[in-house]
Amino acid sequence: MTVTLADVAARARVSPATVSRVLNGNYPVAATTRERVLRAVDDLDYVLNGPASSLAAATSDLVGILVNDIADPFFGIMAGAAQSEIGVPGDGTSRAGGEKLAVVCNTGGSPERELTYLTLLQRQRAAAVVLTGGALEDPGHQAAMAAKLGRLADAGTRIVFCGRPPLPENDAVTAALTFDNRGGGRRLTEHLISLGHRRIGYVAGPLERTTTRHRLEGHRAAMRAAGLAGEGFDADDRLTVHGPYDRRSGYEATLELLRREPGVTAIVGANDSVALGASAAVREQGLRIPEDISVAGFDDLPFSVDTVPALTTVRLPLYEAGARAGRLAMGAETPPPGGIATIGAELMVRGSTAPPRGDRPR
Amino acid sequence: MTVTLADVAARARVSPATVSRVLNGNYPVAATTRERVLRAVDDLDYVLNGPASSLAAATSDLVGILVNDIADPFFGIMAGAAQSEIGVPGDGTSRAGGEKLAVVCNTGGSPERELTYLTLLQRQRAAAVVLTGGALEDPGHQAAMAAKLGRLADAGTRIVFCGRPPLPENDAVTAALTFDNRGGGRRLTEHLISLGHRRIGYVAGPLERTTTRHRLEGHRAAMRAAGLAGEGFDADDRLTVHGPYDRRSGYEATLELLRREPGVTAIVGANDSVALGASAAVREQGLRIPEDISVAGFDDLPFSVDTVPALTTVRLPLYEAGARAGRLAMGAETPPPGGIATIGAELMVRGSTAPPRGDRPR
DNA sequence: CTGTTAGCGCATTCAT
DNA sequence: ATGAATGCGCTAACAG
Repeated sequence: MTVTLADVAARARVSPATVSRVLNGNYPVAATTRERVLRAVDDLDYVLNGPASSLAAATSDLVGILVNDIADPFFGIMAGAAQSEIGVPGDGTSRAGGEKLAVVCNTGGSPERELTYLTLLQRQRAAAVVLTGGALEDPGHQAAMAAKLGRLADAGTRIVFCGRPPLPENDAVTAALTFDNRGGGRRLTEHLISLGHRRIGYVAGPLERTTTRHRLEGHRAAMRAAGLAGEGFDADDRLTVHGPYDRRSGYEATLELLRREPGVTAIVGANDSVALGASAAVREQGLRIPEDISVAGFDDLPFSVDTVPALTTVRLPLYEAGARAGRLAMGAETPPPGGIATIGAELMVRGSTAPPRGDRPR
Repeated sequence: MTVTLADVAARARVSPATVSRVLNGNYPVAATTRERVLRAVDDLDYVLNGPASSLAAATSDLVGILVNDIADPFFGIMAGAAQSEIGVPGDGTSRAGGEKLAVVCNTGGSPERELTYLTLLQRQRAAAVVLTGGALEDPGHQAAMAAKLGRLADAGTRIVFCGRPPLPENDAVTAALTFDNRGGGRRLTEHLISLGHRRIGYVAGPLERTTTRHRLEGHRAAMRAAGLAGEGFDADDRLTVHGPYDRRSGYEATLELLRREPGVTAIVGANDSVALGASAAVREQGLRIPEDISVAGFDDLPFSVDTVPALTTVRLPLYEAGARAGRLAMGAETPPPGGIATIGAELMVRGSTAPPRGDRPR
């Protein structure tokens, strides 16, 4: 029923071994024989049996890309970039083997699903795995991840982080590309402070995520440096609300912040989507942006330049980072020294931030 | 080195077959034996060899989800929904087999990559394939797709369309969920006409895509019904500009439309991102929305409610459609009669559309 | 309910 | 440069 390599061999009047060598192209074969084999492949519409091939070779051409939220362009941009470096040179023909199948897996931010996906990829003997975005800081989960990644690495799977800080003492990871979330967060808040803002609300991401913590730490460092943060934890906490990285969280948290402290003159969102929701809430309260309240985000997603007013934010080179992660996963680029590279974050000042009321230059 | 099923069998003092039965759970096994086997699995950190298993069983647990642009939430939402129905019940343990690996593949809208991905999935003996979003209308590509899908179906792969019209006379497709793009486009333009608009610019998607054509046909049908379209092709064409489904296209096309016909009072974007770019261009020309120009989009992506003013658009139930496609791919839902279901599109009237200047009720 | 047997389709020695 | 033979790790009959 289904055509096998042996069928191709018979039609090309060569041995199965020769067909295999032609398809994998990693062995000298006479040009004329190769032609004959390829014609037989086309004639028979033969498609290599991946499982059989992987079993025999003990490796597969699958590369997994894990993302926390596939509906968020933050991840989509990185995953797309990585995939374009990894997969499918794409002449559509692809009779031969050798192409990698780059494939994205959506964990939804759930640690269990993250581990499960890794197990599934391990089961497939994946050639490489790229983990994007922040990690959960729960010690139990971190230990489980380290163990799982170690086993993957032992089995020959290359492991690359993209936008995720390296695991402590884990040499399983081929390379870790990490964003300067702390520095970006600090510069953003410094910008607001330099405009004259003193009471700044912060809509943070979910608890126990590295991204959340680092961005918040940057914010607080700037506040503290300006003498604007209380000594205790409480003082900081009063103007901080945590929630998911989506517009709704920004919307609701902003209403809450405005209730807690009607005197806030600026709201910082953990990312651009949060900032968008925050903007909606601000306006719904009859306040203008930036005249009454400044709003800022993080990531500089494509839509941010088109909001009204355009959103002040911190730009992360998501596409470049994803592409580099893809090349690292392919072994097409040598890892940075120590396996770790920090990717810079650039402050983008736009129309959504301005000096607070009564504080403007005249 | 690597632990195999035989190792587990030895440790649990049963036969390999029994271990296999425990892991696949599709055969009666004594509870006590099962316990013993599972303990051995845990003790040894055993992970099933996917390729070997797939080879022996002649099926794999891979499900592919093809998207045109992974950075676009339109696809991210559908893919995420499908994935959540398909994969990873996710207790993190997953010692057993049986879980499907739902995996998304980004074609970037390229027909070659679409075919290549299908070949790669065919090579993996994928259990199912979900194709999302509009299709290319090029006859050559359509024929190639029909042939490829036919071969996949023959090999037992279930095929589901989500947001894509069915192929003519192709019974390879298990089910086709298609959006009412034409109806949505028509109702949107009817809304503008009812407000009093007469000169309406249209920023369409890329040529030769079903989605582009259907939405545009809806628009033109409404125009024609109101006696607002010229007889020839030219008249329609003058106020239509084609481009990719992104903000930049919306921005540039709008500048072009404004140049061609300064008297336009409304701009319709092929999707929300295009409409966002169009809004930016309108504002940059010193025009207000909706007082001077109305703007409308399509899809109702999450950000659309937060734009200023909120975007009038057409809502597509992307999550629900994706989830249903996922269930169909799993065989967990019976296909609609004839294998085809049309999913409704709902007009969402918001602040970005209003009567044209000098035409408002007073 | 459990063990035994025989491939699944291919890559890779080793010959030639 | 090509062919023949072996086994990758597992599932699916078939017995018992």
